[in-house]
Amino acid sequence: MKIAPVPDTLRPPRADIEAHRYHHGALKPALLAAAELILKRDGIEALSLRAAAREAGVSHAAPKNHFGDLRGLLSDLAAVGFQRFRATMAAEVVAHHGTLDRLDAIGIGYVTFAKQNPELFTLMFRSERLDFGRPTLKEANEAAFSMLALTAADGARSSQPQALNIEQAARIAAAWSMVHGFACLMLDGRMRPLLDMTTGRPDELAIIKAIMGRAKKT
Amino acid sequence: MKIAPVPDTLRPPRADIEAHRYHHGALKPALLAAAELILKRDGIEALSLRAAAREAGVSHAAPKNHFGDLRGLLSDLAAVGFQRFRATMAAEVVAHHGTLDRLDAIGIGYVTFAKQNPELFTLMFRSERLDFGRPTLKEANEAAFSMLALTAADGARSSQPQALNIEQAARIAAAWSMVHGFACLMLDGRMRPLLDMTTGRPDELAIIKAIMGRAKKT
DNA sequence: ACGAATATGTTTTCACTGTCAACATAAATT
DNA sequence: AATTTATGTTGACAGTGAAAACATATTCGT
Repeated sequence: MKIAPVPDTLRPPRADIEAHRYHHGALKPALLAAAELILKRDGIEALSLRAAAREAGVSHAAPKNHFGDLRGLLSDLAAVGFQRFRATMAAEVVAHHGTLDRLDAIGIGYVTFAKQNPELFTLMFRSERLDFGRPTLKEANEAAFSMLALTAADGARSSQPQALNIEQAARIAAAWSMVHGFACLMLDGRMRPLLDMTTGRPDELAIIKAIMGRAKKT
Repeated sequence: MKIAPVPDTLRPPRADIEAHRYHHGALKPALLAAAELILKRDGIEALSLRAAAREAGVSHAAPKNHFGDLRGLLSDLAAVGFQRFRATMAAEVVAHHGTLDRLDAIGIGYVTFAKQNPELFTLMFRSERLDFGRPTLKEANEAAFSMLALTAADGARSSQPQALNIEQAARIAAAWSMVHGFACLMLDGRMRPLLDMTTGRPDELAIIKAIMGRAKKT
């Protein structure tokens, strides 16, 4: 007697066979992972739609379904970066709770993330290649910076947040700029000469912490 | 009687005829000008070897003779930027001589250049697309930053410049980072929300000057 | 002044890319 | 069960960087 064949749909994936199923199942995260791998391994120059598709083992046009175009892929990858960025800053705030100003802890988280994810950090600020109108990126970006903004504005002690005087604005801009600029210059290798000519050969984090300490004495 | 024809070499270029001479004569600067035009008009995404050749009215492979590859073109264009960058900072130092700290004047020049040449400034720090080993870029880059470094180190008052303590290094890094980060965030449009919620609607230069003033009170 | 070497542009070709259209297959919905 | 929708594939096209082969000017040695 004949046994009805099990439809492919119900047949569980068999890793031993490694059969190429027509539908991947979770291609979007797989493509994002592939993209991040390429970004780290080969640099942003080599990160293309086709390269990500190759790395994930799918056809060259498959990414279009999930990201539309290259800008979409880069934007979603940057969104992953902003989520991780936010998590890193939040973790530093918790770690230094009570022992450090919240704003200083965020600054340390800022630079720590940049050092741990240099390629991703770089991508996140290559805005000419990103679409901040894209919901995923827009939300992740705002979530990350709202943390910073709220903390900085908290220092301004203003009940209505839409009114800052120039002194307060300058304070916020200076703090953010310093941390962001430090991260950029560090990733560009421009801090190295300075570190090398400093006694004790400190690393970048030591400098950032020294800067924070210096500011607190004021 | 026959008159010997004037050789093309001696014949002056005739603008009225606009004849396409096989040899352009000054193609390299023409290509750099074309490249800067494209950069400003269409953005860095659209700046390609072929686009620059088109804009200059020569064949698509002509730029290779002068720049080797795209990286070479971008590097030489960035070198032009660094020269202009240095000139802008120097001009601000002269303009505020006596009325402002030299380091503060340089900072204002830094941001002023970024605001006046946003696309160029951006290119100058897209280091993954540049070759800082290229002599033109290397020299222009070092000339620009030696100015900043000498001024900053001057504040350290050290007779042998290769020995800084961490306090001095932190001071230099903080000043440079702040100005650089401010320029980057400004060009990314990330300062705008802050400016808009500040009374008097200051522009970026006003904020930078406020920051400088704040620092001097210390 | 002349010929050879060199510098400067052009044309052709190739591999790679993003993007699109047409199609195939699986999944979801009704 | 049939239809619609979501997900991948294949094939095509134009644009790009790069290299090779070639053409034409310029420079330089004699």
